[in-house]
Amino acid sequence: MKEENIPPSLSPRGCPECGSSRLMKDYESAEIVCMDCGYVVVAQLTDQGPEWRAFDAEQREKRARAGAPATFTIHDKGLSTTIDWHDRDIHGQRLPHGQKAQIYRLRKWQKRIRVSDATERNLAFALSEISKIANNLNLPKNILETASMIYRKAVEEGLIRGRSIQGVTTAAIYVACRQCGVARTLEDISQASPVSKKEVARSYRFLLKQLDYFIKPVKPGQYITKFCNQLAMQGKVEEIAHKILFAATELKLTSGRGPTGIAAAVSYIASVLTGERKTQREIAEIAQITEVTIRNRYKELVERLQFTIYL
DNA sequence: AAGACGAAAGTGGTTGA
DNA sequence: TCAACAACTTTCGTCTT
Repeated sequence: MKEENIPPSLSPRGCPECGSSRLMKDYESAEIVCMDCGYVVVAQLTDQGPEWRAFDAEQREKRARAGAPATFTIHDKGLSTTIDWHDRDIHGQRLPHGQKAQIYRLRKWQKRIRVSDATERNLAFALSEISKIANNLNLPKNILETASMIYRKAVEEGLIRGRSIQGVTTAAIYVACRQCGVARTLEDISQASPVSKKEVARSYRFLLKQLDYFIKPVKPGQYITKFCNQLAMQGKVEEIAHKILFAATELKLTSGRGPTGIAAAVSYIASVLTGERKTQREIAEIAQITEVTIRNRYKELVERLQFTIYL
């Protein structure tokens, strides 16, 4: 018998008989009992814990039977059975000859069944495609999951027919990046896939429209972090860049301008202010814009802001 | 000599009739 | 479907460090 705090759903206001709040959960008899008058508050209690006991972390690990979490990146969500290729039984002994052949046939059919019809094949191909691109770009796992989910949704709505799988997969990754606030340009993403930027943009707009997604425009701040990292600049530079951006936003100098251009100009100014000077060309190259654009933004900012305050 | 600056013409995509 | 449009790019000559 052990005493535990009772969830409120089970014991509304203590004991209905004597009003005492001292209740006890008794898993042996599956009841909640009042400790003062002995009234049985709840009978037929369900034990929500595991039926086994573990005395340390290792045992808990060993006895838990839940598997890997379901994932959207495998076409059957990772829930199907895989027969391994070791040809050994549960004790690690080699299988006798006859059974080996049987297991071989089972394995073959298991593989065939896993990807059964055309939709499944499409999905399996697309999801492996998404993984490839996400790996190319070193994207975090949540982007991969999100993109896979978006693609699934597109398949469910029948949006794939008549357009290329690769176009839609690449677009799905772009949508995922935008949703999760990961700063990647269309350019970045189309370079890591066999699809042209134009095609990705088209599929992207299509997905947004059909799936009713609303995505906020990218903020320049997201790119500042990226640029400063790629330029190997100190945290101080990034900090100042963000401050300048904040001031520029207040003065409405950022609206209607490309976010990469703003971020690049702000990073440039910050690099000059801190003495960790980078050339316009260096930054332009990383930001995938021209020096001229940096100069134009830079000029607008210098005209309206006073920079001495940031140092 | 490299980098910064700026003028002028060109480009690709969006918007609204 | 087409022209107008804004943002950005390309190109190139000049100035600055």
